[in-house]
Amino acid sequence: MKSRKNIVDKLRTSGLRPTKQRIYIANNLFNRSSTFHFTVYTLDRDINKKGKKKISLATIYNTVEAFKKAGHLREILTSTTKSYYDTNIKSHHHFYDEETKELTDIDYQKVKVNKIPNPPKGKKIKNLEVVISLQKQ
Amino acid sequence: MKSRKNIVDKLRTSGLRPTKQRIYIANNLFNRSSTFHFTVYTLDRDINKKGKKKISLATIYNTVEAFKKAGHLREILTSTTKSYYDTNIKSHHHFYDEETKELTDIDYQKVKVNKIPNPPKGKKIKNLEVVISLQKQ
DNA sequence: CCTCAGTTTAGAATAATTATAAACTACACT
DNA sequence: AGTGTAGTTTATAATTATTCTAAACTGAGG
Repeated sequence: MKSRKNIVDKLRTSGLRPTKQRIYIANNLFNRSSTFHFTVYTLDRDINKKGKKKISLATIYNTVEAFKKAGHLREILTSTTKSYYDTNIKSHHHFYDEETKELTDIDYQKVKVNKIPNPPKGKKIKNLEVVISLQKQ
Repeated sequence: MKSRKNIVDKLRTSGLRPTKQRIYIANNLFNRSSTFHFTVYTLDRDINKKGKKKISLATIYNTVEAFKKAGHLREILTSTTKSYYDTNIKSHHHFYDEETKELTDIDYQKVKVNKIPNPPKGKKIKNLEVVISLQKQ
């Protein structure tokens, strides 16, 4: 369980002013026992559920984008039309269930890529991600 | 160069009625010397360029979806909000240039994945795709 | 406690896709 | 060849996800 101070420091050291909204969202995202996946839709639903203080949708978009830029979130590759994010920023891989559209983390050690090509001139590799698509047996 | 008959057969054997529009689009997509990537936007631009017969956007969406279901196209994983398709349906991998948002094929032999996890119960692996994201050096 | 750049907000705008329902057409059956 | 019909196309509306705008608000330094 991270203290409020931890969260505020995390924001500050990323050059993000620790506003009420950012602290609340960061708390929701990063104060969990395990990493998880979300979309802006699910995050909004979660944060603005009945009886809770309202954070505008635009702010949720802004904040997710800011956290992504700061490296606290990673955007996941999918073939859907909406953006999925992952609070697990360590290099890892995913199962994508085409039936349920669910993403599950795959342990990094359970996949081994032992040969990769050189990047094109002037470019460097930022990330390598393996996505294993699943279908009903 | 595939003949019109080839294209018509390809459609028929996939259970797709060979309409004028489908033949025209199939010709545009599959009658090429190399496989390529496209979005509905680029395909529409290409097909409906000035002086050409018009095929409605809805039909382009329908047709791409039908070709995808029939296994003639593959949807590519990205972190963008629009769908990218690939006429190369053999298992292969991609570079994704985050700067230019360009996708490039990676030769299948240039990537070796030599350890993959078992799929969850009741599911089987449909596809494995490696995406290598690039950034400026 | 004032100032102001950075942030939030509601709502409008845009972009990508899907739905609707009327018109059209390929093709099976005569 | 002519006809009925299910499958297809089309323009347009609707929906969904995201980005933009510009006015109001606020955290942090002086």
